[in-house]
Amino acid sequence: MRKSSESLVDFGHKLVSWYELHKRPLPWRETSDPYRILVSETMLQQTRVETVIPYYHRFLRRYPDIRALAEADEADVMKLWQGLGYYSRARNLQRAMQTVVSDHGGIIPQDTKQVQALPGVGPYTTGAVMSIAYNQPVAAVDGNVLRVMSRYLGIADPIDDKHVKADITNHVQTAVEHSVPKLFTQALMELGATVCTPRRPQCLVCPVQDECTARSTGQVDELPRKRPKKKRKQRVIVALWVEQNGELVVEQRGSDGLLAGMWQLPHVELGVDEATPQAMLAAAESRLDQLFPGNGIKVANEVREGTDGLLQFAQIAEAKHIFTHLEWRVCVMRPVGYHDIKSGQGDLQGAEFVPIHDLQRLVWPKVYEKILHEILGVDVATRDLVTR
DNA sequence: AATTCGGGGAT
DNA sequence: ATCCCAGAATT
Repeated sequence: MRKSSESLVDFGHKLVSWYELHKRPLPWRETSDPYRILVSETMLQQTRVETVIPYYHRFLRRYPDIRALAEADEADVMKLWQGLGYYSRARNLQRAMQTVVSDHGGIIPQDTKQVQALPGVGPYTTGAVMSIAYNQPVAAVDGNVLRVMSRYLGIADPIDDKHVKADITNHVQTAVEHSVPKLFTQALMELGATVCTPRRPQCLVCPVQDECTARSTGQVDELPRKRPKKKRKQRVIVALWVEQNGELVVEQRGSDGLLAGMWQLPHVELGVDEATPQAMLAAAESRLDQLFPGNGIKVANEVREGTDGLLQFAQIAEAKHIFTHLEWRVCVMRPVGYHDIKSGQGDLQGAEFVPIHDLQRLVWPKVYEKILHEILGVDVATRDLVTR
């Protein structure tokens, strides 16, 4: 369904009038600082407002301006991002601010192409920064906007489709050009967040209900349409708990991919169908033997073996963790009766003993937050020690 | 175009 | 369980 340019102008005016009466008081609406706008938009990518708010305050208290973030230690930035997810956002945001300092005189550029060239800044965030921070007419199309516009325009094709997104972007661009960009962009998203919601939209209080195509054709509950998504893979993580003299063996993940650079227990990853109890014990023993090759653990007097000749382990914790495209069942195994594992140790393959009291200095995925809290009673989300 | 990146809240 | 959130980068 097409809408004329004139009707889109009217659409914008109605949204802005509604917005000024009904907008929620949000922290990033109290500032016009482009840096703060960019921080909020980065945190808000695929993340709910309520989740972001405490992170937003902590982050800006620590890094109140561009230069502070640009000059910060990356591990400190990551620690402040811990728990928020999509961690490449944090690294990209810091790199972006370093670029702003080195290439743009310490000021976030007002040029659309220069903004979108910053790492971690895509089409949506570009539109958001240009319109909200600089009041420039650049369309910002996020999930809210796709939903609102697919209903308003009556678009039945899946919003995942590139052409649909381009079509919607064109309509939004026309509207923002004839409105007050900083208000229109937020108004459109606010409508999606509070009125034109995914389920049970509040059409009766919608400021554009009379012009909404889906409303007139009774399709509100069927739009937007999306392509079906494939189901998650399941993995079993057999993780090792090796604690000695108040220290724990931990390791850092690689610099690419899932949970890049974060810390974890040494482990073996198994497919869910191959994770039989015997296979899990064998995996644990194998990984332990890699960390402490040959000498150590198997010949120690205190080690007990099961009747099958395999090393005995006790499962001391289990946690399920669901990612968007992956599901982990993490089983933490402690070798039974080991003795003096640190002496005669060989190559730990990058793993290391870290004092329990220092664990909270490291950056941990949520699932290990849960595990460490369960086993040790420490809260590694912050730098405060809880109980023991 | 499809996949990979976290985590949580609502239903 | 399923959806989806103020998406971007990679393949």
